[in-house]
Amino acid sequence: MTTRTPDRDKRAALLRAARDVLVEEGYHHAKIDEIAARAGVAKGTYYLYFDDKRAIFAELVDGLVGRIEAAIVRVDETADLGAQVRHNIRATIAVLAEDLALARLVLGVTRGLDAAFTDTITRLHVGVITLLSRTLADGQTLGVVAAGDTELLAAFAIGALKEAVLRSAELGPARREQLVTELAKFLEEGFLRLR
Amino acid sequence: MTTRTPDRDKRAALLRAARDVLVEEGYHHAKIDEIAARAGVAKGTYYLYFDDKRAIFAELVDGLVGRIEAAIVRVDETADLGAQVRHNIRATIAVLAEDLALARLVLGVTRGLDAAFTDTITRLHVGVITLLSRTLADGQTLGVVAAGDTELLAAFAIGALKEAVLRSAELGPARREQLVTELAKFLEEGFLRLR
Amino acid sequence: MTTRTPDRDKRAALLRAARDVLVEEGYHHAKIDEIAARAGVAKGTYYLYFDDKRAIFAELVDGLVGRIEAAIVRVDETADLGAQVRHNIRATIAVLAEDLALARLVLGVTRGLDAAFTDTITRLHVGVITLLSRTLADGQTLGVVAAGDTELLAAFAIGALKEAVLRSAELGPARREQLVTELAKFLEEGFLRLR
Amino acid sequence: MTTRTPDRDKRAALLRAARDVLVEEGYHHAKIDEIAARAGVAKGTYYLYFDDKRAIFAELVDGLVGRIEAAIVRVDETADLGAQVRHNIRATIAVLAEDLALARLVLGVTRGLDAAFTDTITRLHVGVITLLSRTLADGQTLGVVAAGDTELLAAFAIGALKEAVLRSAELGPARREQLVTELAKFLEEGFLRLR
DNA sequence: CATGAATGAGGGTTCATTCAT
DNA sequence: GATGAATGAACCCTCATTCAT
Repeated sequence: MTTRTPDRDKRAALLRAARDVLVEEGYHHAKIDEIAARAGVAKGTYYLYFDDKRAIFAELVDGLVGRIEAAIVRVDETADLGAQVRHNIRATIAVLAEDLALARLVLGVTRGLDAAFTDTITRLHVGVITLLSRTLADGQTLGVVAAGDTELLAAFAIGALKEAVLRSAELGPARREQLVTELAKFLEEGFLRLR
Repeated sequence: MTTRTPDRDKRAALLRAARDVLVEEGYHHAKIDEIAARAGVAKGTYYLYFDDKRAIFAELVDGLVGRIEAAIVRVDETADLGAQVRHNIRATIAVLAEDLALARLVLGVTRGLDAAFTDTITRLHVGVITLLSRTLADGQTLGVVAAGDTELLAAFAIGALKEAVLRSAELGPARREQLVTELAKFLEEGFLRLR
Repeated sequence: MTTRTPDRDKRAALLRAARDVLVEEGYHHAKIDEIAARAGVAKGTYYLYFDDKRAIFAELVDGLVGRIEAAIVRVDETADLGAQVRHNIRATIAVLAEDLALARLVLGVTRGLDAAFTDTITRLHVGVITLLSRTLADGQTLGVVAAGDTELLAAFAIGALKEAVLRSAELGPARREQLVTELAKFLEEGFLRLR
Repeated sequence: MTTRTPDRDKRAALLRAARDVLVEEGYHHAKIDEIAARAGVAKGTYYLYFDDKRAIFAELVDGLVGRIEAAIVRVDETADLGAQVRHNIRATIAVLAEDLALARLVLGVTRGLDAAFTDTITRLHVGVITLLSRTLADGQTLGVVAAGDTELLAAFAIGALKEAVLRSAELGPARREQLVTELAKFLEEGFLRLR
């Protein structure tokens, strides 16, 4: 090799540092200077690995989404559906729990504070909701999902999960399993017993 | 005695202008200059009515919360509980629908983009969740709420509502009623039918 | 008056400071900070009076061009033509001599160093050459200008004047009059005596 | 013994690339990165052949000057003087026409935009003017140049030529010959006919 | 009360230059 | 010699806040 090797480590270090700074300060108060410093590189080095400030945030978001996508299974209608639902909830929560602070950052950013992110984040949400919405439509055909507007149902499910994670002080195994159980139960039977 | 003092008008004009600018630009791109200009006052005048940039945003949030609080009824256990639940959902959605853009702004801002708001917004959420959580605990005593962690259940309910509103393209009367109906049904029986 | 008066003086001070800094440092090394400091105002104040860095330079150029335009007379064919030519040369040189350093800055900038200025400066040159070119064409009709490509002749005349000014160590009255005399003579009879 | 060393090739490639980039972007927007890339070498390699950014520009200027110097003949007073003058004008223009874009870049840069070049360029101009000025003084002794300040006359001649080349859209053979003819005529008899 | 000119800290981004490999 | 990753000084511009009038 004739030159210093391209440093995959540095990229990773920057991502890690960015996660920390972003979580601690929020996007607008996060300074490239600070990210670089924590990654142990000079400010200019940041720009060797990322085009601009927004890019590293987008990558963190994409990473989280990708990990969730990788973790959930496509529903197999011939197998135990309840188990699969619980598995997907569990898997999603597990991914979020891996880095709760980042999860909160990503889940908590929607439209409103910065037009720059509306795109990234909206795409994320629309994607997830659309995906789930279709799955629910399939479920209705199979008779395992109640009648109703699937987009709305998808929003209910996602919103319930998001808010629960967002409000969790921590997501250790016990808490996680509780969340899985209660959410699964909630999706199956609600919690109001008015009759 | 004079009629309405000019003050109240200017304050109101600033709030209205702020709402517009905030909705259009997001908090970080909203400029005091722009808010003042749209309110028809000088920039310095803003600071006669609000301490700083954050203050007007906080007031918008508080206003929304207050309107929701005013709209919902304390549950009367001797009356029709289902009707009251549906009423409260309906009333909440009605308030949010009054200014959907502002509602989305407020609902969509959680932690993450700006530490400055974490406080305001967190207080809001904690307040709502705590309130609902207590109500649910009461409900459990009355036997109208299923067993379970009431904070979690409260988060589920709030999250479902929030996400649904956040994703609604519009909230005309029809859509609103559909949301009320489906959410009420969802809270009562979930939507998964796995057995 | 209810507010601090808009400060025409500050604008003038900035222009003066910019002239100095530009002359001393050249456009690319001129710092807004420095211009503001010399004008005795804060950096931000600069942007109250000028849109960006380039704007103040453009204004200096425009000012010089305007002063030249104001100084030269439209040729009156019924009067003494030689006197008018000498007057226009003299007037132009007088304007340039008023601020020789600025004149050099402006005359010395053509294309090449910064695309941002190509426009401003090219427009200036094209304007002057076109104007002179037309005057020369009129002159040919009157029989006071030799046959030939008028654009080329205009470029010769302008170039001769520019280069002479650009190379002048100083332009005191004596030197100025010498320049006028010699240039007028040059335009009338050249300087090569080959026959 | 090897053939041309690789060095010479790289140096030449860098010079060629620099010319292109400089002409296209102007000095301040020309990036070493771009020059190196177009030359097909690494950025660091640039610094093996040139001390800094300015150096390659200086070399381009020197090259142009050298080619002009090589092209013009020392005046031989015993031969046809008019022919020699026309030859020198023709030869100079031919060199400039070889690379009109570079010629414009060099001719168009004087003082003003960047102090860094004032030296290089001033030296160039002073050199040329001094040389021509002496030649003109000789010419006065021989009686072939009119009386007058030779430095001024030299500036007139150089300026006329410079401006004409600077404004030429192209310098094909026909245009070139026209320029030679008209400039020679201009130097011999001016163009104003006021009597 | 009202104004809006003035302030200046703050930060994203660029790019010439260096130097370990 | 050649490379290109790393550096960090430099600088323009924004905008919340202040305060003299």
